[in-house]
Amino acid sequence: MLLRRADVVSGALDLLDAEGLDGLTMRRLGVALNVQAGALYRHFPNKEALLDAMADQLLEGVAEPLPSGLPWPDRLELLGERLHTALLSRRDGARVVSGTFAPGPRTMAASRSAAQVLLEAGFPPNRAWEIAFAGFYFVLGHTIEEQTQSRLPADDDWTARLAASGLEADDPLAMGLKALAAGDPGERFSYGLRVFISGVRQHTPGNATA
Amino acid sequence: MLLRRADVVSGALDLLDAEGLDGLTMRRLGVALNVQAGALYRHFPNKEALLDAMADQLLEGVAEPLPSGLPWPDRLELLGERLHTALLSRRDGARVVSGTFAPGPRTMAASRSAAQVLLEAGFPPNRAWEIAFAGFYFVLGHTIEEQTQSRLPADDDWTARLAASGLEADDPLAMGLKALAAGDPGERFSYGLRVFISGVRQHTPGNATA
DNA sequence: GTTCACGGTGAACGCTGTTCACTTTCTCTC
DNA sequence: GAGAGAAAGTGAACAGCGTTCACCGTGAAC
Repeated sequence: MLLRRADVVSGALDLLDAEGLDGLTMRRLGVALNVQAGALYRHFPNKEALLDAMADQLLEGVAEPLPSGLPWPDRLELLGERLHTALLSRRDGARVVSGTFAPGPRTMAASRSAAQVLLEAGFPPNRAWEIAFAGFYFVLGHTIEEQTQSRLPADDDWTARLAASGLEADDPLAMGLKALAAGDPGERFSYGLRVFISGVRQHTPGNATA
Repeated sequence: MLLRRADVVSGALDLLDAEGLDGLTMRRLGVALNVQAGALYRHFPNKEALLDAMADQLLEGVAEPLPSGLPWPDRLELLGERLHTALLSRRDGARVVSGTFAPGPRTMAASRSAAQVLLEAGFPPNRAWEIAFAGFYFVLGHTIEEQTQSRLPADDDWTARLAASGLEADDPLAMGLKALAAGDPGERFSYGLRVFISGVRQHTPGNATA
């Protein structure tokens, strides 16, 4: 039963879900696929290339056509939510995509979708790309954090760390941090995304308020 | 001449500058400090703890008191620029900070400064933290990209990749991407930061436009 | 039915982070 | 100043990593 490139990627994604990024080694992937580790190098020149392919696979669907008739800020928001969902679909998905060296076709397509929306909104092409990337960074950073937190010790030592930095437990900031940790990460993400998009709308060329 | 904790951190940061994050190994650090690799474990329980300490050292000065009399959006912008500068001060600095597992005192102080500014701007404490973190993600993501690009092959294959995704070379988007790559990364960063802060200002509680 | 490229084997290489019993060096106290 | 005890360093080892290589099967195509 010979393997193909796509089988390796799909097996690697399953192993990622099971073991996490740190547990994803070529030898373990070999075991999962009933193959020696060296055989994987018939399909990918190195591990990095495999991770790039995994990242690209992860972003499948993000660049699907957007519903027409939606105002551009809403289309941007939809793209952000799609990306967020895609990254969350596999354990450590955000870290995998974040480590990508050479962006694959799906990654390019996703970025391009966002840039296209911004272009239609009136931004000059370079600004369109720039804002698209900035949004990408935000989503990636937020999701990495989200996926990291879930593997932290249950009792958050944030408060301890805050105390060490000279913050009383009844300080509004300390309580805010506690409330933040207790809240729904998905809601936090959406809020942050909307804040960012507000800023983008504010900077639309021709907007006098900017 | 025995080493202290701070000597190890400082030596590690110098080695980071010289070799980059991938070249920073315990053995090489040992050579740089005229010491066996095992000796480093008298100062840090593992490499991760050392990297955490390096990250924290990197953020020295970011949380310095802000000039009084500055409107809060400007104070936020100043914090973002300070963070950006601090991350750029060492090779792969952003990657080091990004990989931090346990935030150190300086990291906490920096986040807290931003949250404090937002609290004074009228945001509830949990939103203040959330926006502070979101801004942190943006700066981190942007700077990682910035520091990665500088080690890419000189001839950008972005255009090739775009072509592969079915984009003509004379497409406005393709030209925008080229313009973006040719532009000043520092200026791009500042623009992105201002876009984000516009969004924050827009979401100030009591702002009717939000 | 032979060919030959593609996929897989199994062992090895050099490197990594980390550990451990032991020795050296510093520093503090009497 | 002398001795005790903590702090720092040694050097070899361990297990695991990504990767390579000469060799061997298999499978589909002419």
